Amino acid sequence: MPELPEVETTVRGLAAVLDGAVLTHVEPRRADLRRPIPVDLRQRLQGARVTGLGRRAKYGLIQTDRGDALIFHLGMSGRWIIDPDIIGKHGHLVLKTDADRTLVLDDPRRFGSLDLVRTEAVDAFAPFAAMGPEPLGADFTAERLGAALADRAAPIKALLLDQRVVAGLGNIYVCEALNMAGIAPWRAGGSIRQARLSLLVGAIKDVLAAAIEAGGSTLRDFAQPDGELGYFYKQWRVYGREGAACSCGATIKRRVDSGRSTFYCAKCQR
DNA sequence: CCGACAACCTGACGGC
DNA sequence: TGCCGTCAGGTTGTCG
Repeated sequence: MPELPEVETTVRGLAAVLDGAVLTHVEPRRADLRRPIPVDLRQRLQGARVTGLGRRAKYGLIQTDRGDALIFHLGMSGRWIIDPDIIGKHGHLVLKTDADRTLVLDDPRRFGSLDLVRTEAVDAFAPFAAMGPEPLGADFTAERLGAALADRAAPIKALLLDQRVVAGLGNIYVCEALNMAGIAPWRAGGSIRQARLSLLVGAIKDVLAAAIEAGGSTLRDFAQPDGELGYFYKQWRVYGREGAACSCGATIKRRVDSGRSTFYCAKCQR
């Protein structure tokens, strides 16, 4: 589920419960997700105070007063549940706070990850080191995107999913942004002119901001005892809408590239 | 260097 | 009801 807006929404929801709290109980419930969970996780986090939360691309960061950052990735199926009635069989990390709140990282497919990094070494954390700009950041511009795409023959969709080009886009928002900008997903990245790239950059920022806003509207759900997150924002123009009508009247199509579905309107996107 | 593809997992859903 | 195939929002390593 989680792309950048879902991670941002999650981090905001976690902040409401965790920021400033002391972690009175830290309990990893298995040794690995996608890769091993740090063996000293409990030792380094239990008793620490959370000093802040953040996000980089699709990763969330929980900072502590001991100088550690717990970096989580939700993979395909991960989510944080607040104050659950029961901890399910896929609840892989349990945190409790001095305000008697419980947080559970639940991830059935276990494509997610947990890492513990010293705060000063976060930028050197391997997944971050080669990342491109944050799509919502001021330094993600048409000029910078154009430089990254210059002479690239690969399809624009594949390039936008490459975290080195821009960090945090996933399949849904790439499909949506390409539709908004009127660009066919299979166009060679280097063939797209600057004016069109400006539209694309604007579309990326707009769709992400709108999704975060929609997630924000369900933040109260995040904190409810049932713990269900406010994911599943489904105001998509093309994603998941194969066979439905585009706003132009044409039929939305689906194709598969490198094993992943692409949704598009052949009339609007060229 | 580049791009296609498999692998990592479980769960949900549709067809029979 | 149950079995089977298909699909899922991500990342990483391998191979050509």
